[in-house]
Amino acid sequence: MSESKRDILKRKILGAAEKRIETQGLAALRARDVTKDAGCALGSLYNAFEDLDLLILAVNSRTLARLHASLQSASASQTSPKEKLLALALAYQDFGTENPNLWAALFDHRMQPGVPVPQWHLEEHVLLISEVIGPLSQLNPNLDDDMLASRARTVFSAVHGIVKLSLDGRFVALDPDKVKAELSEFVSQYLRGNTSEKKA
Amino acid sequence: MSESKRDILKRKILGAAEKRIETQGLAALRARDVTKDAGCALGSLYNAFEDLDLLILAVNSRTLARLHASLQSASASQTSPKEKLLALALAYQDFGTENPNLWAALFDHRMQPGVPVPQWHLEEHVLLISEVIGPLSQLNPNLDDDMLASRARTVFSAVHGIVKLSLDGRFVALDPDKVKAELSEFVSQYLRGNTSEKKA
DNA sequence: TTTTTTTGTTGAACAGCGTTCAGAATCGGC
DNA sequence: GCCGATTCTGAACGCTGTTCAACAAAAAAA
Repeated sequence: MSESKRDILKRKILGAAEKRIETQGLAALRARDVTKDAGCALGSLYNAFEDLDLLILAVNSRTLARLHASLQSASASQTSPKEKLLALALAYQDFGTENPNLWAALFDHRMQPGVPVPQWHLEEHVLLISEVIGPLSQLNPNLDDDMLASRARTVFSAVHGIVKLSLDGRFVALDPDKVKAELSEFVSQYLRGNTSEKKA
Repeated sequence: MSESKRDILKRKILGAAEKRIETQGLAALRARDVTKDAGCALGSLYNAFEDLDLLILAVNSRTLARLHASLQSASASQTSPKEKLLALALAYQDFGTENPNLWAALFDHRMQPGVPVPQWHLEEHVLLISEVIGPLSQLNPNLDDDMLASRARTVFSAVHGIVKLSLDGRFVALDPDKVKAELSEFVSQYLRGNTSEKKA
């Protein structure tokens, strides 16, 4: 049993696409390059995947799983909720810095016009946010689930923006260590204002 | 004198491209559509602009000017630095919500591989951040210029991330009013932790 | 004005892209 | 070993941004 030939080819194509995106970036991904790397014909790609978009989604799915694992690990290494949130932010930046092209593909990819992102993939994105919910609910026990979800999305988005714009080099490319320091300071400042405690 | 025929055509092409991006989005922009709308031949586009990328940059340049004006107006309408920063964030979200395609084009566009974004256009982006620096320096008189610039970039990026991910609908599309409320609350929380004041 | 030179415009042609599909090759059950 | 079903293959299609030789218009020179 183990693995059908069909699945083997699918994995080879997936691996080739992942390597291409990792090394050259999503924008440089070509169906012909991927199938050449995978050692199969051009048409076989469309046998294994519906189209290029779905192949990219499969790569992004793998990246999201790795990213999620990194975040879980970072969060688990801390005890207090504030430390967890700070560790999550830094782990997010670490992952983006060390996997710039794969990470960028998560957010740069767009489906063909009119085609929605499949539900299962949206849910994989939402999983990331769920990591934020735990520590955040400890800090804000009064918030109901809806508010908590919104808040988590907002906090995640803010950290994401800081990492994304710095990695895109939109406003002059930045030394990752400086970004890390800024991110640290920013999250700390936010957390200082987040709860009613007034620790100096 | 007024305007040479060459410049008139350039403006017609620019206007056509802007309308296309505004209505259909950057990804749907086609050289043939633009020149048809502008009433000229395909090749004329490359007479007026170096290539499609430079045409898009020209559109983005106009969008940035409008966005910058909106931010300036929002900031000027407030007196205290914290109010200014809050107004800037909300104005940023307003602009993105009311010009989704043009605003998205500012950050979704990528140059051809190997070609850097021209300096003059990078500086137009940096101008946006300068709006944040004023109020921020009032809140943190102790920060030197470098730190201040970094901090402003960070704050801007955080707000940008919140607006961008909500408009992209990455994690379930959101009611703009809810985003606005979340953004408001988030910025307020950050500002509460930003200075040494401890107002309840 | 007439001639010459320069400049601007045009759209057919080109290379590269994602995607399709008829035919060849392969597989699985008998 | 046979045969229907499945998979694989790569030439071909339609669309893309970009180029460029031919043409037209304007400017300069006569």
